[in-house]
Amino acid sequence: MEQANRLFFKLYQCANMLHKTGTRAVEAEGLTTQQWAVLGALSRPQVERGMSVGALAEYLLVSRQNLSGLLSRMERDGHVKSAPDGEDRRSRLVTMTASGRRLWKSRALPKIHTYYSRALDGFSDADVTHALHYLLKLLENMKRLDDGGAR
Amino acid sequence: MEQANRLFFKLYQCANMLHKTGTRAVEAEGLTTQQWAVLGALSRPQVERGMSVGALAEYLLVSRQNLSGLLSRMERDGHVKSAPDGEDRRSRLVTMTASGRRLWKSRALPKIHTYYSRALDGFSDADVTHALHYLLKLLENMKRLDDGGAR
DNA sequence: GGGATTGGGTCAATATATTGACGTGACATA
DNA sequence: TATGTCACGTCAATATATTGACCCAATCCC
Repeated sequence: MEQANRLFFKLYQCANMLHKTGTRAVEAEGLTTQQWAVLGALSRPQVERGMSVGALAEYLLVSRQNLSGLLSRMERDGHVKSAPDGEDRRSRLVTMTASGRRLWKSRALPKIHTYYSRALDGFSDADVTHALHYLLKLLENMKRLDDGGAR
Repeated sequence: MEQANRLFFKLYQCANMLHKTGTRAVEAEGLTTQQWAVLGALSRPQVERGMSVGALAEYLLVSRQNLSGLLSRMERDGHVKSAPDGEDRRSRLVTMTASGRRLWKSRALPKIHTYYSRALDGFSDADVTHALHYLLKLLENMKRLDDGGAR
């Protein structure tokens, strides 16, 4: 139980440091870790036409209201735009703008890769895979807790 | 590199879910995960006389200004109090109140332990230790990044 | 067609989090 | 003693995050 306590405390500290150091890594681009997560989601090859707000919120595991504010700041900064979906006119599809895509690929991604290699200094490929596995498992459990509480 | 990206994305998701599900676990006590971290820090046996604001901020890895707000909300709710340190009168020592200690031990801790066991469902003791090890290592790297950026 | 659901915008309250800046009193040292 | 440093409180701006509530339009389903 003491180990469990330490684990969650370290997770709490890691979360804060991720936002602090991660945001610092891309602050010259005017981005934050959250915005970087959004751009990362939208830049995936399987996302051709864009993502609806609901799908994006579900993917990032954040609330719709939170994402709404995030997206409006990113729209204000010209990184993303949203347009009504032709197929389901309730939906608005969020996509990266040309300048957002340029910023992401040419300026943000290189810095993010540098950040990854520094933050994972001393991690072997196997270490990364194992750590990822534990986080995935933990996340599954917490998702289940979340669903259970909502019932 | 793709694995690294997934790792940090899962860390980001885990952080959000930790606050969401963790706060829900103790919301009946009027606590949040952050306040639970503060109470956890103050309840350690080696903290006899209390902790100064600076030491607490350093321990939790949060900014002084953030902690200040957190502490004033907790003081408002009667969970902690702060008094000038006799030895260094610049310092104010933060301690748990009697009611805060009661709340922590009799109501919060049991719920937190239930939360731990649910969130770690399927984790062996060795899994917890390994996961903790990775988070510790990651945290060290991010701390170094943080110091480096401040120079 | 009509009722229920879905997707989303919005307002509000609240709590976390950062950085930067300024002031004040206490302490340490040259 | 004078200077500098330290611990803290505070104000401000900004960005994230939650929940709950309400509304509207589009879609789905019976």
